[in-house]
Amino acid sequence: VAASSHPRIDTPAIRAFGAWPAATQSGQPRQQLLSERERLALAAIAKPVRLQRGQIVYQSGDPATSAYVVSAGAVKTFRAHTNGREHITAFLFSDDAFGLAHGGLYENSARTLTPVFAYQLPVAALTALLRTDALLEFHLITKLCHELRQAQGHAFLLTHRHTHVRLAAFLKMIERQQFDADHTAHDIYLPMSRSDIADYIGSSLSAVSRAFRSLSRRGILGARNRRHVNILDRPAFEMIARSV
Amino acid sequence: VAASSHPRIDTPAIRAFGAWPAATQSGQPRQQLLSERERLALAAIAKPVRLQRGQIVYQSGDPATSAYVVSAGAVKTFRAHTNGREHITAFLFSDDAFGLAHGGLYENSARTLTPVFAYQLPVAALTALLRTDALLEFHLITKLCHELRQAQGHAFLLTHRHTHVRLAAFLKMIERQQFDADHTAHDIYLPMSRSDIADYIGSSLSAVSRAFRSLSRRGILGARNRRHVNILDRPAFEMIARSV
DNA sequence: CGCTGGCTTGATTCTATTCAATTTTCGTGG
DNA sequence: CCACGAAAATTGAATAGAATCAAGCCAGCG
Repeated sequence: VAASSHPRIDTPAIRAFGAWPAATQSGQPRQQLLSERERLALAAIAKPVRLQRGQIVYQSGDPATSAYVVSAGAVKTFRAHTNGREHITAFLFSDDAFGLAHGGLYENSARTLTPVFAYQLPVAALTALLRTDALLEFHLITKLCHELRQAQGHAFLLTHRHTHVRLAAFLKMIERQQFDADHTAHDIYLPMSRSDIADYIGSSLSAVSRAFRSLSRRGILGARNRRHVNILDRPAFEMIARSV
Repeated sequence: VAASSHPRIDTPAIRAFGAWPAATQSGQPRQQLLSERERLALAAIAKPVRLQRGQIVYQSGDPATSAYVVSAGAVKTFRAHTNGREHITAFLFSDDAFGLAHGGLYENSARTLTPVFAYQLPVAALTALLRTDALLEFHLITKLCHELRQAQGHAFLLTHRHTHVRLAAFLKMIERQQFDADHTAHDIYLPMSRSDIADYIGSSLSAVSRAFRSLSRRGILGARNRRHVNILDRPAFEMIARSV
C-alpha cells in the first residue's frame, strides 16, 4: 500500500496492463495510468462514497448518472437470467472502473461484496472533462482495452467443458489481480461466495463445490478456510488452468 | 449503402450504439461516430488493404503494429484452445474495429471470412493522432464501450446450457448487426461456417447442426440455403433467444 | 448454545460430447 | 457443362459430465 510509485493520496486511481508498450515504463505489470494532475482533475468532479457490504450500487436499466472507480473493496456486476439465476459479468477491485451504460441506461447491476470505498463520477462532468483532456482520455482507452481483454478472457474461460478447469482459470485470474495489488500476500482471498463463483464461471453451485473438493483432494489446492485458499501444487495447477 | 447521413467516401468509418444518449442524435441505432474531419484525419494515416477470403490478417503473439477498421466484408478473431480447437472471440463487419493488443502483442488471431476491404492504422501514427485529438478519442471510447458490451453479451450467451438457446441468441446478434447495416434485407446471411458458429457459441459442430435442425423442424427457422436463414416464427424465436 | 444461511454431498436425469459413418455442397479441371 | 474429389455438414449410437433435486453439514453469529 505504501511503496507505490505514486504516494497514496485521496484521488481516483486506475490501473491496467497497457495495450501497447508503455512509453513511460515497459514490462511493468498493471501500472497506475493516471498522473497526479489527472487524478486531481478527476477528484475535482468525483464524490467519494462509502458503501457497506452487500449494498446495491445501481440496478440494470436505471438511468446511468455516474461511473465509479473502486478505491478499496470488491464489487460484482451482474445481470439476471430469465430462469432467475444471476450471471456475473465481472468482479471489480481497487483501481478498477465500472458503470458501463448503453443508451444512457446501466447495462448491468452492481453490488458490493465487501465494504467499499469508491469515487462516483457524474457522467455529465466526466464527459465534459474528457472532451478537453486528450491524455486522460488516452489512459481511459488503455483501461477500456484492458477490460475488453478481461471480458474476452471471461468468455474464453466459459467455453471449457470441465468445471475444475474453469475454476482453476478463475482462481488464476483472482490471484493475478491480488498479486498486482499486493506482492507480499501469498494466499488467495475470495471475497465472493461459492454461489458468486458459480455464477461467474457458469456452473452450478454444486459443481463448484465439487471442483474445489476435487482440487484439494488431489493436493493441488489448500484452504485456510473457505475464503482463503492457496496453491499447493503449482505445476499441476498451471497445467489445469492453462487448459484455458 | 447510398442514403447514409454521411456520403459514402473512401475513409474509415466506425459505428456503435452510444453508451450515453448521443448529444447529436438520440434513439438512433448504431450511428456513425466519426465526423468528416475525423475520418479524413484517420484516412491520412490509414493504408487501404484488400484481403481475399480466408486470409490470416495477423497471428496471436505477433507484434501489434496496426489496428484495423473493416469497410466491407467479414472477419473473425480467435485464439486456440490447448485441445486444438479454436475459440472465436468476435465476428467483425463493416465499420467495426479490431486489432486488440496486450503489451504490444496481438491478443487474438484474425482471419477473413469473405473478401475484405479494410483500413490498416499503424499504432504509432494512431496513438500520436489520438494524443492530439480529444474528440476522436471520445468517439473511440464510445466504440470500445460498445465492443465491451458485445464481449459481455458473448460471455452471457455462453452460460446457457442448451445449444439451441445459444444458437438463437447468436442469430439474433447477427440479425441485429445486419439490420443496422441494411434495413431492407430480411433474411439473415451467415458468412461463417457451422464450425465457426460452434467455436463462437462454445458447442460442438454436431450440436450446432442439431440445433439448426431442431429450430427448423419446429417451424421457427427457414433456410434458403445453409448461409441464408430467416425467422419464420418470430414470437417463438424471441422466446428462445430471450432466454438470453 | 442454538439458529440461520452458506456450503457440501448423494442419487438421478438429461443433454451435449465424442466417435464414426454418410450425405451434401462446392470448387476445379476435364 | 458435367464429373470428380475434398471439405463441410448431417446424422446415429454410446458415453460422460453436469444440472437438478433433496438431504444433511458446518461456520459464524446472536
